[in-house]
Amino acid sequence: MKPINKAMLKNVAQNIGNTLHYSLPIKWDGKQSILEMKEANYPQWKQMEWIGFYFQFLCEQKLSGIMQIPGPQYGNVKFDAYNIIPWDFKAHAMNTSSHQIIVNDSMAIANGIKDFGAVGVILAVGKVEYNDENRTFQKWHEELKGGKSRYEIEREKRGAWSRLRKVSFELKQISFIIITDDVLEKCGAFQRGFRNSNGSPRNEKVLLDLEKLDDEIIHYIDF
DNA sequence: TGCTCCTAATGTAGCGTATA
DNA sequence: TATACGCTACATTAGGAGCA
Repeated sequence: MKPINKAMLKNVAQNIGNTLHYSLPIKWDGKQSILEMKEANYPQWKQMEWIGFYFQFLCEQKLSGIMQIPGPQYGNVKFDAYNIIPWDFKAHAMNTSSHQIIVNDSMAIANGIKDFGAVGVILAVGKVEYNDENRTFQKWHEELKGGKSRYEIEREKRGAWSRLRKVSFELKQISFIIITDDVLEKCGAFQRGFRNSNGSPRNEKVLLDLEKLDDEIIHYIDF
């Protein structure tokens, strides 16, 4: 396994952090963000979890000069970016009961650690607003997409419930988390042996518990 | 001891794109 | 077209604390 140079990693994180600090918007409006992704022909603009994809979209725009985008690929799993180590961009709502975040496929992370000594997560944490009880935001998004998707039509046939959409996100902090073998031991795994929405089994993913992390957060910036 | 309530942990689902 | 995976929330379950 390749040894990691923590000081160098910290430098990289600070560099990325400075770029994001001065270029990222703090208030993300759902409609505006989705329109922005659509206009840029970003393929994920139709996704209901727009916050995660919008953060990725912004990082790809702002960090293309200082990171290699996308990062290395292991099998079908691709890291979002690379600079010394592979990095993944994540967005997490702070106003939820859970302090756990689901990262990439376990095998891909283990391979990344083996090849580069560690893998990193750039985590945007913020306050989310859900006040879409009337589903106006959902209806707007559905119209923009050109009507109901096949998946949604099938869901209605099954009588399954539809998730509440998030309408806005207020960025509060960005943390830089380093995952090594020790972290994998400390944290659990997610979706071990579970199934996809189509019934096929899912590969195991790494689950990070923010409350168990300390030394692993090498840098953070507040907004 | 048994019940209730609260919190944390775990398991499942929703919804989409990419790719073979 | 089927399958795999990315993104995450939320329902359910388990376990601990407090009280009668």
